[in-house]
Amino acid sequence: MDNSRKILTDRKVSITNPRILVLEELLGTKNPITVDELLSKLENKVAKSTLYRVLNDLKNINILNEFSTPDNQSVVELILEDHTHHHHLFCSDCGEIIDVEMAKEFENKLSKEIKRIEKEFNFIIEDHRLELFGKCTDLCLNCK
Amino acid sequence: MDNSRKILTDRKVSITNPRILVLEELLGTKNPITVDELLSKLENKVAKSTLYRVLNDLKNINILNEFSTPDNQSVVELILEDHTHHHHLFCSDCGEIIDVEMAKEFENKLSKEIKRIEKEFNFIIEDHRLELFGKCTDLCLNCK
DNA sequence: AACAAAAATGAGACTTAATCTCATTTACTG
DNA sequence: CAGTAAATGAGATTAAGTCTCATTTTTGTT
Ligand SMILES: [Mn+2]
Ligand SMILES: [Mn+2]
Ligand SMILES: [Zn+2]
Ligand SMILES: [Zn+2]
Repeated sequence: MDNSRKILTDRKVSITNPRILVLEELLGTKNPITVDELLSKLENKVAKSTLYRVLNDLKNINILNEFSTPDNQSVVELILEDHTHHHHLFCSDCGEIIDVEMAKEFENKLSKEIKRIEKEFNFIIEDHRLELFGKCTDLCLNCK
Repeated sequence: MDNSRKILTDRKVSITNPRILVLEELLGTKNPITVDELLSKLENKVAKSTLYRVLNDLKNINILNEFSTPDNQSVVELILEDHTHHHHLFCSDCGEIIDVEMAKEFENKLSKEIKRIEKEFNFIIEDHRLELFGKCTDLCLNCK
């Protein structure tokens, strides 16, 4: 049984063609992908309404992370077991989005600071997101 | 000369009624405000198309920060001289958005970690954004 | 394998935040 | 107080995302 089917059965979600196609696509891209790109890659294979429904299904079983680019393009990425907590780096030249793991020590400091803020504002903080904006240098393949 | 007029003249932007009205509204709210809220507060005073144009003008003179809520509502806030670098805390119960200043020491650690990442990914990082998601506790006026 | 019930899909209508157009109004300059 | 450039209002337009509903697919049961 191949990867995408297993992902679905493991989570007791029925196996359908659109779900497999979307999963294959997401498994096939190393970096996060915009929903727009996903739409055009699956054009004529999965209906737009179905794509959005499938993405929603994947969110419901907690294997899809969704966020936005600085210019509000919707972006998705699979989060499977091997995909640990990380953040994102956005290039404003080529639009590339890169997964970034911060140093363990830094994440510890962040956790502590978050605890402080929970007290200061009487909040329960459940999640955080750190986004880095900039430009890749001349080594970037996309930017040339 | 009142505050909002001064903001415009200082930046060599012509003084118009819509610009003054939008600025007054933004100056009058302590926390960031959704564009939707702004629209309804200025209903019948500023046309929708004009509101978006004015917000764009304010961005161009670098006194407006725009970001999105976790559910993709567009949010704006003035950033004047007194408004230092900070981050945001979102309550998923009442929708409140709160300005948060992280401890100086933490921001220093973050800067260092960012420098490390610049090298690792051969990037020039120009900006960052840290968002905290959670719930305000029973002390929250909005949540009751 | 055939069947029935439940679930998912495709096609396209619909919603709505944001942008665009263009005729009219307003702001600045001398 | 012109004359010119800039800004505005009203409404059309665009497009990401949602919704509807008739048809198809999946899955569990004989
Ligand atoms: Mn990622
Ligand atoms: Mn703020
Ligand atoms: Zn780049
Ligand atoms: Zn709250």
